[in-house]
Amino acid sequence: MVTIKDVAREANMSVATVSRVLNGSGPVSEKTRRLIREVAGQMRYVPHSGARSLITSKTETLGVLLPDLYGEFFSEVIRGMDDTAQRNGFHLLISRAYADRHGIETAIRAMRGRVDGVVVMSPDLDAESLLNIPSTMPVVLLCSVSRGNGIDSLTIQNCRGAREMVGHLVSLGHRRIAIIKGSPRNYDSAERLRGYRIALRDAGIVPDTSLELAGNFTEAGGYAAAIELLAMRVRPTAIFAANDSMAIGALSALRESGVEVPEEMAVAGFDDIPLARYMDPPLSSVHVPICELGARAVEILLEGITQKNGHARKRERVSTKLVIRSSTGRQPAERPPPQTLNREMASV
Amino acid sequence: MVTIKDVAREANMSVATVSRVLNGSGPVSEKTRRLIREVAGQMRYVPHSGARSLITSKTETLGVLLPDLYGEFFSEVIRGMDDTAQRNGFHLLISRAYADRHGIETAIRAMRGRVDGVVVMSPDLDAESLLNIPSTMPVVLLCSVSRGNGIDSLTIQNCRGAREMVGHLVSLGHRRIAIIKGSPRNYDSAERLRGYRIALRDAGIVPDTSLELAGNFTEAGGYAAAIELLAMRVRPTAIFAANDSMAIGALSALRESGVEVPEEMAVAGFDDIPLARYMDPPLSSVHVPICELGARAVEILLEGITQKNGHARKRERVSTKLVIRSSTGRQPAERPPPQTLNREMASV
DNA sequence: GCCCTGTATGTAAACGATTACATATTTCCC
DNA sequence: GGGAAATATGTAATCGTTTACATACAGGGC
Repeated sequence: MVTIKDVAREANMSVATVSRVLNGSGPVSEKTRRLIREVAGQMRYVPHSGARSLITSKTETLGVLLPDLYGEFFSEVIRGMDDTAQRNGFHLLISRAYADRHGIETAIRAMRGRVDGVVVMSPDLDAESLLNIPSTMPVVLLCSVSRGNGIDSLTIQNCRGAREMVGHLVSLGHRRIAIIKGSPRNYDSAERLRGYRIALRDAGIVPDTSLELAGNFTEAGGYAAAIELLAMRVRPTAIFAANDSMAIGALSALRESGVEVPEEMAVAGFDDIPLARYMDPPLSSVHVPICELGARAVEILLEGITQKNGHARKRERVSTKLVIRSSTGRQPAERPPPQTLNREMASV
Repeated sequence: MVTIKDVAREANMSVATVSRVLNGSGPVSEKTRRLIREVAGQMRYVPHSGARSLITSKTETLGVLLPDLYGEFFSEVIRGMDDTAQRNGFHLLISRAYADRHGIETAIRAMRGRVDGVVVMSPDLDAESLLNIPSTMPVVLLCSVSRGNGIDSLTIQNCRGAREMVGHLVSLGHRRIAIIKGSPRNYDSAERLRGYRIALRDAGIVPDTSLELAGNFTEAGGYAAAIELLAMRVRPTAIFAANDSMAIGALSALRESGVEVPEEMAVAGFDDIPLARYMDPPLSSVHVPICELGARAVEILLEGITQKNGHARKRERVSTKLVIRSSTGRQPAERPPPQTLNREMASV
């Protein structure tokens, strides 16, 4: 590999001058500039970023720690992150890690010296466990919060979103509204449940804990919960699932039992995954702007990196949007024109 | 930040000894070993990977260059890569880049000194343009090949997959089979078209270029192409779309025109995206093992990195699998049990 | 007691860049 | 023309590691 020394020797200049030309720092005569550019180009010299970051102590790379995510969420959040990172001249070092305390700490250690900061997504973590994240570098928590130490965090407006959706069900006349909860110990899950309860309270509906069913964010979980609901003496008239996967599972169960949706039972989800609009009937959901979530996380992290001095601890939320389709009630059939059915699925 | 020097000073030892303890290299007395371990732990010392890789000239990081992919493909291919990379102690540096010559070269340059090798996915590139990728480090081409220089490549068995699917249509009695082609200048697209033609030739069907419609891998493209097919004097009886998105677009067009699928028109896609089984009717497709694609790409790259000496140039394909559902003909209704409808969509 | 061998440790030179400081050269004003 | 100021270039320290080589000390065979 050709180094800056090789270029210097070839051009009969010192490494300092070569460095100055290549970085546009310091004064260099026009003649030398041209010469060195020429030689460097000829020799196909490419600066060694590792060496550079050792001395500048900037890697221009951001670490991203993600749990084992599937599908759309993963790709969209990374898209948002990468866009923002690239626009600021940063790279992304991505690592999937077990979302437990040890996994995260190990992963962060492994990143020391390779990144300038990390976005950590650990939805299944207790706020407790995050207290001691080694704060040797800027960290932004995604979809969870940490109390105590001043770690920035960015979350979804889970509570508000859930509240709006349940409020919508109420406005349609529903009084017995069940919820299929998400994974226990999950931040998003807890917040969505909270929103559900607030909405009921707002409507003056007395809470009925038998309508709060356990779930785990999977279709199978939604299916099982729906079966359970159908077996109740007095069935609810609406189901709010804490995410779309469970709502889809519930829809399967209802269809198999011959229950009409939304006539006999309204169903709503959360996330607005692409599949939602393809369900039969199309699923009402709470839209989460995933791409923006990633983008904003990186923005916050970059702020933390550049203004490392006075940087007030941040806690932000990205806002959600209600998407009402037919699974919650009579709606003008949303029949998307094919041009916008879904974004291009590249190549394969 | 605490460095190895700090640890050495604190433990009253030389940096060399500290390094030996931490890396388990060279002989160290049991007493010193314990002492240094203790001190390092106490001081929360974490080695600086950047500095280490400067001297060892190993970064233990792999670059991944991807075009602007959406959804499942993106996440699955990265999952496969990350699994394999982690199992071998490597990290992933991911970058989305314009898939043109300049974009790729720039991105690869930017990675010099940060990675030990790169996986480049550039389906829309001419083989031509890839000839001059700076071979300063090991490269594996994903979903495209380069002739001439010895760059490893891993592709999908596009041709065989297409041939099998079209063969299946033939076996159902179809003789007028249309194809909606993928993006022009795309490798996968070209190979799938080739498979289609071979299958027709195998069946002794005279080719009819009016049945080869332009497409671009989008739903809108599939929709438009289907409209065109419906307007033909003699309609085909089956449509093979070069990917599922276009097949889905075509299904919309057919439904709007009141054409029965599969009775009046059979439809098949390629890729087997998760949506495929949710279509009405469920879409027959050619399954692509995306995760394995990523995993194998990393394996090949790692081989290229470790055995940099005698390393025969590799050209591999991952094999596809025919998935027949009802869009191509009477099938026992595939009604997946809810447990396996779809993989868990984590959290959000 | 001497030499040899082996074990334990230290010293210092890399790796490939950036940059403060020093030095050489030019410009230009009076 | 002399010196200050500005411009152009070079020297060498530095970042945080690893590692070849040197050194010190112990034990063992004679």
